[in-house]
Amino acid sequence: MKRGKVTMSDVAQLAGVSPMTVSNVINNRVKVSDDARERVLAAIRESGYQLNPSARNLRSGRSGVIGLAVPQIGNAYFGMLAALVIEEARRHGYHVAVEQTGALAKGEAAAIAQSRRLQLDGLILSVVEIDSPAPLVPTQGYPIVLLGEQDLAGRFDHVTVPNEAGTAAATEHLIDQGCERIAVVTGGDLDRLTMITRRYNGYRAALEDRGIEPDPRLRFTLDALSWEGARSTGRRIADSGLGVDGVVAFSDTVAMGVVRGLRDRGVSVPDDVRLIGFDNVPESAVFIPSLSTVSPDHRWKAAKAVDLIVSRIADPALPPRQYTAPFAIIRRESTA
Amino acid sequence: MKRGKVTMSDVAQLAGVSPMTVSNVINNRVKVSDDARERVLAAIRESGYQLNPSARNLRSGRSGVIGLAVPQIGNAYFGMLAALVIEEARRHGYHVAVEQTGALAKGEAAAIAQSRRLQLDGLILSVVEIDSPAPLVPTQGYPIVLLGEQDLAGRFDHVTVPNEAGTAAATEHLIDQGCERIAVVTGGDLDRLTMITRRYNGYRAALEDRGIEPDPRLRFTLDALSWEGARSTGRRIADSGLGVDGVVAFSDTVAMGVVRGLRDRGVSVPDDVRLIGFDNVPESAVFIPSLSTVSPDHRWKAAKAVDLIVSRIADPALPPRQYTAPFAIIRRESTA
DNA sequence: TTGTAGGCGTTATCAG
DNA sequence: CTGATAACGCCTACAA
Repeated sequence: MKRGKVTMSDVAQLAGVSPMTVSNVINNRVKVSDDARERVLAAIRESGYQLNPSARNLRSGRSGVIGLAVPQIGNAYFGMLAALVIEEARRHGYHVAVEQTGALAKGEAAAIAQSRRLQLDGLILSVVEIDSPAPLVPTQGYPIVLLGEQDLAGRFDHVTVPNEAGTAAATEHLIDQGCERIAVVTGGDLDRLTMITRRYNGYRAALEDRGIEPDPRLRFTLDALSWEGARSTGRRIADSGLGVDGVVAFSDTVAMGVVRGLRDRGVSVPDDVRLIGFDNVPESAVFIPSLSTVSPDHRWKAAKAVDLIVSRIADPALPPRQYTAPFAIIRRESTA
Repeated sequence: MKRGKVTMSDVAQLAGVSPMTVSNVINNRVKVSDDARERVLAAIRESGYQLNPSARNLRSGRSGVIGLAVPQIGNAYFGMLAALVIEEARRHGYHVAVEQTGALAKGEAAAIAQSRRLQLDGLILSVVEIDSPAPLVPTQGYPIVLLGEQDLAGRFDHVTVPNEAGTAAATEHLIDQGCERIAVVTGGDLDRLTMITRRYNGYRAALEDRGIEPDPRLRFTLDALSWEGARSTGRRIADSGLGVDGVVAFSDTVAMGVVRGLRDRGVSVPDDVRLIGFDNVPESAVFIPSLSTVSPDHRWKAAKAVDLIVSRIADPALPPRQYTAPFAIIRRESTA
């Protein structure tokens, strides 16, 4: 077990074969006789050989690094996502360079430029702002995988979450818990087919499916896209006099604000109103009350995104592929 | 402006010099005539040349990647720290590979092994658990920079935070705000010279400095190292009947729990009790009330840690160096 | 001050 | 199935 810099030639010599055969064994490229393979593997073990990535990268013309652009790595959700992507990328022998977009369309576009400039082999882009394919089209030819809510018309590799199905399941969960007057908290603009629209549609579909007539008054538009906005929306729900006994929020963050707003008015979750969120961010488990939520399989998402980027780097000509993550309803105190 | 793979030779040809001269210009190594330098720089601009890091790394025997091991990248504080380290490392041409230790001594040790296995050029280790040099000694020779509270007896490169001075300044801030019965919330064990002990010492020093006799009953030991533990400690403070009008908490996380515990008893921050934390984690600004806190200069820490690791990689024989970050008292609602 | 030769470790290619 | 050769792009050492 030598220290440090053992090369393929060393291994080859030890195994009594050529360096090429060692390379072939390591990459299971062409057929190698069982005999030779055995000897090479033994020599690798014995010598403690480690492939030198720089040499491989030089040969292959790649950098061995993929980019991951997220809005804010200081946000628990994206931190967790980054950790998962890093882990999955490592399985494929890639390092991950993390960029922050600041949740700005400009930042998202800049991440792409930056990624190319740094000679990263590809980019996993967690899109939240860019909502038309236009700014991404000039990047054709550079491997990009979209990870997020925006759809972008099927032109790119894309891993998304089960917006309709997840929210429908969440709504049904509330119905199963006995709720009859289920409010929904959405963003303002339901004209475009955004993530928010999709989630709203899931809510309606579930109600109709269960034979409940959707009451338009039960749709509450967020006062502002902030924690405070969610809080004041919670107060409005409490003040509405509509007999709300269940709330579907389009994200856990919004859900927490709503809980706070309800409590401002003395309305308790889950005693008076049951409430469910979406995303299963880490805080949801420790929030008081802990939040029931729609939990897309985050690890699955990360693994799929990495698979996609790796295969696209290998073959840029592949047609665009779209995947939707599996999900589960996580039952916690807020719908108990 | 060619696309893609422009090499040094291309630039050299364009500038009418040898590749070596281009290399020398890029690295400002030896003396290059102004004339040649001009022409090379022009050629670089014109061709859009980019250095190929894989080739350089192969030559230099390095990987161009440094490790950063933190307890939990999903934690906002460490997410922010990671972002800063990544940014600073990029200035030096390094990529960062993020590891998670799970805040386990075992994980911290594993990160070192992993870092070597992945052939990272060095490791910035955010230590929270390892508290003796022993487990780190076998790594002598591998470039490691410690970033965190543990001291480890001056054997390693180390960037730390102003534990005593920061807490003293926090305590003085409360005194300046008119507080006279200032409680301190600490961890249990003040025998070893841990971060918590240092912060407690800063509190006492400030009181004595201002001629206030420390009252031992005003030291509250955390019921448990958790949000809930901090919360119940807050309730104990409210129930103590000691006339507490100020609280120094040894971290922002603890501070938030204490605020909650005080409010459980109808005690308002800052109206009834003023309170200050330590760390300036991102949530502190959005917490209600927003938290006054001791804010070590996080960017400075990141920059210094990167400087240290880069210089140590360059010269492993350097003596160990220790730095303490500058800090500021951030005044927010909780001490208004 | 500038240039030439050679090699870092790996792998594509093609001959054996 | 295996191996010799060359090349990826850069930089150390030495020569001019």
